[in-house]
Amino acid sequence: MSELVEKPEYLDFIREAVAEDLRTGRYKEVRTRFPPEPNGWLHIGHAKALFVDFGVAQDFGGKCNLRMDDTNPEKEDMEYVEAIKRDIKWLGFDWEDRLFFASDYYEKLYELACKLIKKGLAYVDDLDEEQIKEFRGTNVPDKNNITYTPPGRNSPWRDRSPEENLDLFERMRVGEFADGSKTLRAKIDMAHPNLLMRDPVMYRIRRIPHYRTGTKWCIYPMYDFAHPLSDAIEGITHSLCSLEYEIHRPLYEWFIQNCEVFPSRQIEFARLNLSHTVLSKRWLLQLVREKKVKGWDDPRMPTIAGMRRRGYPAAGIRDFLGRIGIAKTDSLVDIQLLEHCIREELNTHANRYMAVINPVKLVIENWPEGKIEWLEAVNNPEDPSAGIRKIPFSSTLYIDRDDFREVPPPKYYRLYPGNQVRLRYGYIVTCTGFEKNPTSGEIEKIRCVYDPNTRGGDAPDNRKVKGTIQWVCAIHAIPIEARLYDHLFEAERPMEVPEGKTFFDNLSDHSLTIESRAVAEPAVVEIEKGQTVQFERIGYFCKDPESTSSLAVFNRTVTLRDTWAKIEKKFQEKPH
RNA sequence: UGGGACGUAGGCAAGCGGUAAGCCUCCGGAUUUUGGUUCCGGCAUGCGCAGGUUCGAAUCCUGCCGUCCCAGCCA
Repeated sequence: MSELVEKPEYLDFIREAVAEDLRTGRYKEVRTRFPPEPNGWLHIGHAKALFVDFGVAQDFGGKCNLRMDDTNPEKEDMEYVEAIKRDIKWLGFDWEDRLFFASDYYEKLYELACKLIKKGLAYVDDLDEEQIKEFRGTNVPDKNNITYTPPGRNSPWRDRSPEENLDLFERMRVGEFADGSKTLRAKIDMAHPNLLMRDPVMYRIRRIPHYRTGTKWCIYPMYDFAHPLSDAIEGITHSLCSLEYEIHRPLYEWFIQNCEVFPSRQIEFARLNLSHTVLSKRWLLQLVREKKVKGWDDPRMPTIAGMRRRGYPAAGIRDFLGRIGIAKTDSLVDIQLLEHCIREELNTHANRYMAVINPVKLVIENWPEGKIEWLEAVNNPEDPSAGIRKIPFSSTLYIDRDDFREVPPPKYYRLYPGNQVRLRYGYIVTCTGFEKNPTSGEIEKIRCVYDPNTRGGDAPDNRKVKGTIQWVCAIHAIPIEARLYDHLFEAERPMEVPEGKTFFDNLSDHSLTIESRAVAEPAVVEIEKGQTVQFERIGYFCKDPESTSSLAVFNRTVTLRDTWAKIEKKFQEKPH
C-alpha cells in the first residue's frame, strides 16, 4: 500500500507502539485484522479503520486479516458479507486468502469456555436479564445522574462447582434450556470499579438460525469473550480498535491471560467523525429504512457504496484518510477536506466535457445559414495524453442561464448586452440583445454576433476577453439528467438535536436537486457508467448505473471551487 | 461520591525540556481560453486554566476546569 498513499514524515502513536514492540521483541512480526460485523454496509468511518489496520501491517511488513465478527445471529446476513468484501476491494485493500469468520471459531471458543470453567473462572448463571442488571449494582439514579459506585452482589449461582458448570454448559449447548434462562459468565469481581469486569456474560442462549452455522448452535458467544480469543486464534499481534473499547481492554487481557492463548495487544484510536453526516450503522440503517435516502448506496450516503456511486475515486478517499491522521482525540473532521481530496484527484484524472445544466438559447446572427463546424477541444488540460475531441458548433447554441445577465452585477464578466465573451474552444461573441417571454418575463433567447477571426477562441489582436463560458450546440445537444447533491444534513453535527426532535429534523431539504433539462455535447455518449468526468466550469459528474440508452443520468460528485459565488455573495451582503 | 480517556488556530494534526511543522478552511495577490488548476503571501508572543520545578516548559510536577465513553444476554 506504500504506493497507494503518501506517508507522513512522522510515526503516529500506534506505529510508534508497534515499532517499540518489534524493538523489544514483544512480537516478532506484525499481524492485524479488520473485524466488521456483517450487519450493515461499510462507511467512510470503516474506511479509516481499514486504512489503519491494513496500513500498519503493510508498513511493518506484516499482514492484515479480514474477519467477519459474526457472533450475533439476529442481525447478520450474507448480503452484508458480500457488500463488505466488494467495498474493501474497491478501496484498494487486499486480504488475499485471509478471510475469516468468528463463527468458524465457535467450537474452539466453546472449548476455551470449558477451560475457564474447569479453572473455576466461569460459571453458569440462572439469573435473568433483569436480575443480572440489578445484581451488577449499576442502576442507581443519583439526582439526575447515574452513580456507578455501588458494588454489585454475587449471583447465588456463582459458586457452583466446575463439574456442575461443565454439565450445565453442555446442556445449554444441546438445547435443554429456554432462551434467556441461563448464561455463562466469567467469574471476575462483582465489586470491580469497571462495570465490564463485574462477571461479564460470555454466552447467551438464542434459538435463532445463524446465517452461516444455521441451527447448529443455540448458544452464542459475546463480543468481549469472542473477540480477544478470535484475535489470539489468528495470531493477531495488534488489535486496533476505536476508543469506546478502551474500557474493555482489561477484560480483553483477562480472557487472553486466563485462556492462556496468544497474547494479542489491543490499541485504541479515535474513530472518524465527519461534519454534515452521520457515521454509525444504526443511524444509516434508519435513513434507509425510513426512506430518507434511496438505499445504502444513495450518493448522499457516507457509505463506501454511496461514495462510489457519487463518483468519489478510491484514491481520493485514501488520500483523505492519510491526511486526517490517527490520534486519541475525539474529533470532527470537516467534510470540506474530503471534498478537497476528491477534487484534487479528479482534477488530474477526469476528462472534460461541456454541458449546460439550465439551458437558454444563444443565437449567432452573423453565422452562415446552415453551417456546422467541428472544433477541437482538449480532453484534460492537466494530462496531455488524454488527447483531444471534436465538438460541433452552429448558429444556435445553449448556454447556462447563469452566464447571462440583463444587468450585470459588480465584477460580472460573463455575457450581458454589449459585452463580449469567449465560447470555450469556439469563437468570441458579442451580445447584441435578448428576447423575453412576454407573459412570464423569462429570457427565451439571447442574440449575439461572432468574430470569424477568433476560431478556437484565440484572439489574434491580443485583446483581453475576461470571460469564457461553456456551450452546447443545439442541433447536437444530448439531453441528460443531472442529479445535484449537497450535504445530507444542514447541521455540522446532525446528532445534536433539541429536546423532542430527532436527527431527521436536521436533514437538508436540498440534498438532491434533479435537473432534467440539462444538455451536453455529443461526446458524452462515450462515457461509461461509473466513470467520473468534469463538466467544465460546473463540477465533476459520475454517470449513474440507472442511465438508459435513451437518457444518461449524471450524479454531481462535487462542484468545482466557485470563486464567483463568493464574490457575488460578498457584494450582495454589502453592496458598494 | 465510581472507572477509563482526551484537551495545541475555525477544522484536523506534528511537537517527546531549547524557544509553536504541515494540511483543510478563510483572507490578499500573480498566472490562466474552466471565476477551475497552479503559484506566491497572510492567518496561535500562543499550547484548557492556575501555580510550581528549571538558565529555559506545549513538553516535567501539583491542583483545578472542560469534553467524551461505560447502566445489552449488541459489536
